[in-house]
Amino acid sequence: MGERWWHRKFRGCGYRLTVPREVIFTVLSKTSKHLSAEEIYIEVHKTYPAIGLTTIYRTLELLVEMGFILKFDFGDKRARYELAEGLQGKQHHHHLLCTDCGKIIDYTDFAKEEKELLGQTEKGLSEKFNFKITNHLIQFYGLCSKCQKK
Amino acid sequence: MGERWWHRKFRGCGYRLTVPREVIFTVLSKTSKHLSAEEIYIEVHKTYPAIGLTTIYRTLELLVEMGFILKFDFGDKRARYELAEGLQGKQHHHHLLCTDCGKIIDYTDFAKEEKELLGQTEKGLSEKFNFKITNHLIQFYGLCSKCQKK
DNA sequence: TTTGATAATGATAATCATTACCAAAAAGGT
DNA sequence: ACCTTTTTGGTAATGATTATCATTATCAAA
Ligand SMILES: [Mn+2]
Ligand SMILES: [Mn+2]
Ligand SMILES: [Zn+2]
Ligand SMILES: [Zn+2]
Repeated sequence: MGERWWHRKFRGCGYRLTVPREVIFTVLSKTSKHLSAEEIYIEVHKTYPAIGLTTIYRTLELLVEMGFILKFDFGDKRARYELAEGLQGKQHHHHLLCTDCGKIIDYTDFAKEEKELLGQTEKGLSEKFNFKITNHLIQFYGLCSKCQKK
Repeated sequence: MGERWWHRKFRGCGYRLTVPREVIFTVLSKTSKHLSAEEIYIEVHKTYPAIGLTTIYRTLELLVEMGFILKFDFGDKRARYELAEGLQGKQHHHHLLCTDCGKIIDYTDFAKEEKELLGQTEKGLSEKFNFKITNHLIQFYGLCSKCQKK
């Protein structure tokens, strides 16, 4: 696990490299799911039972701040996290959420058309409202194939 | 205040018409802000100090369910509500959120281009993932004009 | 290597928005 | 006015996230 690539950025920001940070980052790196703090805690706990939930929260906040991971709210009352774009070949994407079973689908396919419209819209909004846009959130809600049959 | 138009729908659903419901609905009808449950409580409390916060929550839930109001999460840890589209000339719109001061801007201007892309995207996603899309959430984050100067 | 200043951790308590409970009050048909 | 059913409002409970703070780990310097 001794990868150096992100250790450097870490040290560069004056942060110490610790076991919990290494472990939590690794968990996020190896899943394609959108894990909550507690789910990460449970996973981490299997191998490192000494690491506490508080540390999970603190580390997640740090990783978000450093741009390693993204924090999402999918409406289920808890924050969920996933690796940021650029890492592990992750691409910028949006989400499709099943309001029945909670399934989350990543999609990047329509990024082309979307990106164009987004650019246009952001430009228009920036001008009209003198607003400096830095980020956007796009989510579609509905029923997944399984839940449509119920 | 004796408007009958929404009273009818209310009764039609088997719900009783009560003072709290009338008052809370009226508050939402008369503001263009995106109020939280507590803010609504405070407003209501000025004229009807006997109405409790629990009733505010319950009534808001009911109004959402009946389609009179919409519930939003703007990332400030509390739900915010506004009159649904169609009522009081409200149009379907999205939001521009200042991450510094919390300012919320409604915009409907770019609805045309957006609507087109949304339709396309929703269609594509529906087909590709066999997902029945019923709703969407689009928000832009950034700095408002005032906060850019700080 | 040891040391020492400082950052990080983890157990616990505190927050705070939202819900659950339940006895009392209000609504509306008779 | 009466009766049945809803609705209400005070209070306690919930549950995710944060704050506290004594203890431990990190890492640059000696
Ligand atoms: Mn994702
Ligand atoms: Mn709005
Ligand atoms: Zn589903
Ligand atoms: Zn601002």
